Amino acid sequence: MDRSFFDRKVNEVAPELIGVELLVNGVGGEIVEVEAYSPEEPGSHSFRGRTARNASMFGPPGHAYVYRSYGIHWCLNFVCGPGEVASGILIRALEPASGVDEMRARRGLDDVRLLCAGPGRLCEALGVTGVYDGLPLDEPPFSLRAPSEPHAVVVGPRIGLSKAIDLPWRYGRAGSLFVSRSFNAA
DNA sequence: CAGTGGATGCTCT
DNA sequence: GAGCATCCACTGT
Repeated sequence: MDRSFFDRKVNEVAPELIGVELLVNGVGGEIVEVEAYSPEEPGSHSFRGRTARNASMFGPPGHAYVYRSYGIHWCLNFVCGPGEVASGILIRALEPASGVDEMRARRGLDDVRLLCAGPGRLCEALGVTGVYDGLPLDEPPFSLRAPSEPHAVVVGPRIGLSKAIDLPWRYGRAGSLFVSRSFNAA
């Protein structure tokens, strides 16, 4: 999957990420949950302009934006466009498929359903840290592959925000048991 | 199950 | 000094 795939608006790209295979150094699985963020909306890190932390978000599409969350976890985003417009997509959950034992070891947990069900869990399972911030998505250690057939997508409000909580910018694979939270009752 | 609170570090006011 | 794009353990049903 070429980095030009991401050179479009977040809410166009985000639903198309559902079902995409994401591997980091060969470990990962199928994306089942994402959230869109864009600079004109106060839920986004880029809403208040460029800073040292969010610099990657202001860079070219098709690159990673990795930041630390609550002092403890890492979270992975894909920078989108069109052009350098400081928008991105948070990868929130995967259905584990490749390197499951390595993910279990990193997470210290057996239950496959909980290995990548949440942005912080996913980064721990895939070994994503701040050193990946700004790296292109179409080169190692990343590997992205589109699904053979598009999947049914469900939509809902984003999770864990105190601002812009009503925007339905969370996308998930319909019926997936590997999402971080159910999409019931918008 | 649902709800609560602590851990923990960095960014921005 | 406040506030997090989170997770886990613990409480009480």
